[in-house]
Amino acid sequence: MTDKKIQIKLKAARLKSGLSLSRTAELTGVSKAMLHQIERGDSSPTIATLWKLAKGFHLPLTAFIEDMIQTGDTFTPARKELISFPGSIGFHTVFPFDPVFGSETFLVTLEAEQTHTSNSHDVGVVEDVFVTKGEMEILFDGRWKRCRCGDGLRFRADQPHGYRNLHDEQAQFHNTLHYPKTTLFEVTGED
Amino acid sequence: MTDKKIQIKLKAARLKSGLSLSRTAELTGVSKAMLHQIERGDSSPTIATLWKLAKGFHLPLTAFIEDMIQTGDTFTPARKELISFPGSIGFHTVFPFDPVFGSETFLVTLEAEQTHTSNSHDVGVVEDVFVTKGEMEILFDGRWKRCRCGDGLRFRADQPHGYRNLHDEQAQFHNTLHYPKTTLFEVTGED
DNA sequence: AACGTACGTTCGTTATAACGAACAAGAGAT
DNA sequence: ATCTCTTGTTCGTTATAACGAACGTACGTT
Repeated sequence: MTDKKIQIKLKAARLKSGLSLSRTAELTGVSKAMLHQIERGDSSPTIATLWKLAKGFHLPLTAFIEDMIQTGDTFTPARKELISFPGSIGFHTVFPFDPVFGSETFLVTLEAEQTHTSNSHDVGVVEDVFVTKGEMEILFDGRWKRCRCGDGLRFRADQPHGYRNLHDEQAQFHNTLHYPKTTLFEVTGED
Repeated sequence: MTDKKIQIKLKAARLKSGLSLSRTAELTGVSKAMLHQIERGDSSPTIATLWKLAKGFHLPLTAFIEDMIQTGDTFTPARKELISFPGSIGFHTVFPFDPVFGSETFLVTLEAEQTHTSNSHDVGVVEDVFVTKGEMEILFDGRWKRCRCGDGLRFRADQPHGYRNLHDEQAQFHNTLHYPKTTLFEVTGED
C-alpha cells in the first residue's frame, strides 16, 4: 500500500545532453525546482509534465522506461518495380519495418480514377501520408479529405480508411506507418 | 507547446475488464473519486498513480500511455511559407515532433547549386531522406551519395552530414528525424 | 581580494492531484 | 410502495506537484 516511488531517469538524460537545470527548465517548460525534485525522487511528476520532458528532450515517453539500440544505413533506389495487385494500388517499400522506430514507409502509386480501401489496422497504428505527385483524397473518420501535392496528413489507421484518385493523372504518396510501442513491461508482483 | 488535453485510456481498460469504479478503486488502491476524474480528463495523474493502475490491471505502463496521441489527426497543407535562413536551406514542418513516435518530419528545399552542411545530432539520431523533386547528393560516412527523385536514404545523423544540389534545378526532399530511446539511462545511486 | 555568473539547492506560495465521505440515479427484492 | 445494494457523481479537506524567487557554492576574470 505504501506505493513505491517511481524513479524517473531524467538526470541521466539531462547530463548526457550536457544540459543544466536552468537550461532544461526553459527548454521543457518545467520549472528548475521541479526538475531538481524529480531528479532527487522527492516528487513523482504528472504525466502532463512527463510529456513536457519527453518533448523537450526529443525523446519518446518510453525512453524513460526502456532502452534500445541502433540501426544501420539503408539506401533504397527509386523506380524499383512496383508490387501491384490487379485492380489494386501499386507500391514499394522505401524503408522496411524497423523495431527501433516501430515504423515502415512505402511509396504508393494511385492510377487515375483509382480507389482503394483498407481495413482497420491494429489499435494504435497511425499513418502518415505525404503527397508527392498529383492530387488525391483520403478517407478517415468517415469522410474524404482532399490532399494536394505537398500536403501532409496524419491519421489513426485503426479504422476503415482508403485512398482515391478522382483525376485523370497518376498520383503518388509517401506513406509511413507507425506501430505502437508494445514492448511489455515487467510488473513486479508486489502489492 | 501549450499543454493539450492528455487522455488516459483508463476507461476503456476498465470497461473491457467489466469492472466498476468501486471495484477498480480497491483493486488498484486509487480512490474512486480520482478514477472518475481521470476518466473525465479533469486531472492528469502522477506516474505514481499511473503505476498503481498498471499494476491493478496487469498492464504495462505503455498500455495507458500509447493512447495519449497528442497529434490526433494532423493535416499540414502544402506550400506554407518556408523558413529559410539567408544562404541556407529552406524547409517547413510537415509533422511536428511527437513523443509517441519519437520522430518529426520536414519538407526541405534545396535551390540550384546550393550546399548545406549540418552538425552532428545527438547520438543515435537517424535521418530518413526521400527525394521528391530534382536530384541531389547527401554527405554521410565521409562520402557524397547521389540521390535521384524517388530514392530513399536512411543514415545515422550523429556525424557531420550535409546536402547539396549540383544542378541548375531546384530539389526537394522529405526528411524524417528519428530520435532514439537512448540506452544511457541508469538509475543514479541514492545519496 | 572583489566581482561576475552559472551551477544546484532550498524557501514560501499557489495550483491541483488525491482522498474520504456524502450524494443522487437505477435495479432488484421483499 | 419502501428497503437495499450497486452504479457513477460531487463536495470539502488534505497532500503534494509545480512554481518563482532567493540562496549558497564553485569556478573564472580583472
